[in-house]
Amino acid sequence: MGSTQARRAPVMADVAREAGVSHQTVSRVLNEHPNVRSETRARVLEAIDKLGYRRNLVARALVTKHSRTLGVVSFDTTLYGPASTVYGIEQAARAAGYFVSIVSLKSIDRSGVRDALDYLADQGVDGIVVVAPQRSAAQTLADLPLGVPTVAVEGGEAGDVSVVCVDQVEGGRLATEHLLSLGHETVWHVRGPSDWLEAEGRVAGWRAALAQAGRDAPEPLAGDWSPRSGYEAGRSLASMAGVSAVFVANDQMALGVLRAFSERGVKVPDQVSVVGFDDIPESEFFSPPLTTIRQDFDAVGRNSIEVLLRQIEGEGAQACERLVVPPAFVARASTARV
Amino acid sequence: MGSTQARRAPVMADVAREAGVSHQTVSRVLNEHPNVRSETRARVLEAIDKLGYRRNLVARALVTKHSRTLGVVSFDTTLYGPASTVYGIEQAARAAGYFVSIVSLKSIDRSGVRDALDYLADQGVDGIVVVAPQRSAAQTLADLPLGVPTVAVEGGEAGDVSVVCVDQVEGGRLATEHLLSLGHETVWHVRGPSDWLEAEGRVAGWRAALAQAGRDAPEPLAGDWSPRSGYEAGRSLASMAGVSAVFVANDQMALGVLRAFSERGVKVPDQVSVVGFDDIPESEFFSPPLTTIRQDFDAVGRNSIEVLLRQIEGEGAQACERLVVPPAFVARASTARV
DNA sequence: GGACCCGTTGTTAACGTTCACAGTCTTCCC
DNA sequence: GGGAAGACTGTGAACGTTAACAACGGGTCC
Repeated sequence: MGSTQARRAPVMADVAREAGVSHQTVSRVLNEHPNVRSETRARVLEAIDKLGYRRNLVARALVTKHSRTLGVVSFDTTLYGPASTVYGIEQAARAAGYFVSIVSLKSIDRSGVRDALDYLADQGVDGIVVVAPQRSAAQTLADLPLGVPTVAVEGGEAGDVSVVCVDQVEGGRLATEHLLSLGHETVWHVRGPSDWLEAEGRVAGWRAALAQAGRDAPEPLAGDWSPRSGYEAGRSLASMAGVSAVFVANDQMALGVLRAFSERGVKVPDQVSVVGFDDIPESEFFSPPLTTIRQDFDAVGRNSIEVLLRQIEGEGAQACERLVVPPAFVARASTARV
Repeated sequence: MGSTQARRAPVMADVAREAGVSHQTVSRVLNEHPNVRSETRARVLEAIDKLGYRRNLVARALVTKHSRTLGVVSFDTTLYGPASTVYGIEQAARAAGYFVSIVSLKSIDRSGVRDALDYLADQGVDGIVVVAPQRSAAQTLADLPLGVPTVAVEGGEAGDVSVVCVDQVEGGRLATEHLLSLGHETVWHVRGPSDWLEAEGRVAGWRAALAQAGRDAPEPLAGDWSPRSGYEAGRSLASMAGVSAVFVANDQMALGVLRAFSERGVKVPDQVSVVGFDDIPESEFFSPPLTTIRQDFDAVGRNSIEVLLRQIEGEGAQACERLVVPPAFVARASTARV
């Protein structure tokens, strides 16, 4: 032993020795402390370079109690919405110098969210973003004694926690008003699963717009966001009389609806107008190209990190914020005047 | 100050005092060391429970030199393929008791990948999965003096690093052979960007199948995976004579192709047969439902974690593995006999 | 009955950083 | 020239865990 042992990675003390200073001075250089003579700084930097030194962030985290890591809890990141949101979060976090540790849940039940949060807290994250579009997740979040700053994305009206979300109600309203403005007597709705806050919001917006126009709201058809459920809803709608306008709660289901209509020979938009929600990249190339409501997932991700960092860096008692991102109407070819 | 200070989180020493043992015994209980009297263990567990103690993983990582965190580098996790792969990776990693820290790149250039790897290495990850479908990324990986176990997903024939991938060539072959078997004279191809290994593989499979059948390969049309690029390729194809079968390198572009054909009044599959690649959830509900090649992203994710963990836990010089996941043919309604 | 082993527990020293404090050496002012 | 302020640097002690080793007690084997 001795001569041929693998050289272990250099530590601060090695740099200090090389540069002829104390380890503390090295630390100061690394942390950009102002009171270091520039000649000393240069010598230290040179030593760092020569030795290929890299600071050990784990040791640093131990003493500072800050890991510069943020946790993200999300549900099925395979879906376009969550995937885009997480993407935006990750970009913003990294730009701010934070790592992102992610937990992707298969199903969101109470204990699943709870476990994920514990798991992340154990890891020592400085803050957590929960993409919690479901009521149950939002509730779990509400009664959380968790000692870590947290923000919820699409988290409903949770009282104790900051929330960033898209104005779903407004989106539902925009879609419905557009259809009414084209002269449709009423608007049918294919909704998302009842546990989802986003689904509820869109339903609410749809109802509000109909009420405002003095129209009756037909019974909404239930879907689960999947193209298949949209397809089934579409088959039902195709067999019903008097359906001339449909607001579908997401673009994937809208695709299913279009497919069902196409099979039954129902022409869109000649016989029925269809509006979707999300504006996924595919929507523009559906047959026909889908009129829809765009959600700015990127902005949601960015904003949630901003809010979270304010909470982390501002420390102490912070009023919990609520930030709402507006949706945008995107006109394409799946809607027409009666 | 003084009396009302926030009680700091309990540490091992607190538990030890409470249970009347040494902190080392607490550590042994936590690490399931066999030589602890069961009565002692019970007392310790009780103390842990009473105090609500949680082990500080940062301190643990400092001394063990293992963070139980894996890094994932990916490109645009907004796309279905990468998103699904990352999802599979995350599930498998968490099941194995590892955290997942993710870096999602906007563009994959050499320095971007390099930076991401450095960034993760700094954080002290135990291993890294690089979802590197692009040639440039794969190359960066090849000449990497990185001291951390690494596996590449879709990483080409990189010599020095383990690779897990779907057999793209076989996929291209399956698609093409299917079309030939329906009696088509030849098969056109809308390919992915030339820097992508997946695109190359599919082209190669397509060429191989045509060659084997003794047919000439027409010039492939270039796309960039987006529906729009497929749409443009579709318009070109629609204006050409003698096109009866098209293999499109992914489902999103296939959607664009279908849209273009539909606009030009070209009937699918009556006049032209179309095969896609990926089997995204939407494909089944395209008009017409898309015949395609399914990639098992989940298996890719799981396998990459398995390979990585073998490398981490097996320690030392390990032959670098190469694991190929077979694609599957999915018959739907976008192809027909001539 | 002594040597030895093994199960169980405790003691002390790392791990690599930052923090708190104590120097030392200028500089500048009266 | 004395003193104080401020710039710069070093020393020692945390942070909370695991690793290494020592110590103790009781059994087994000759």
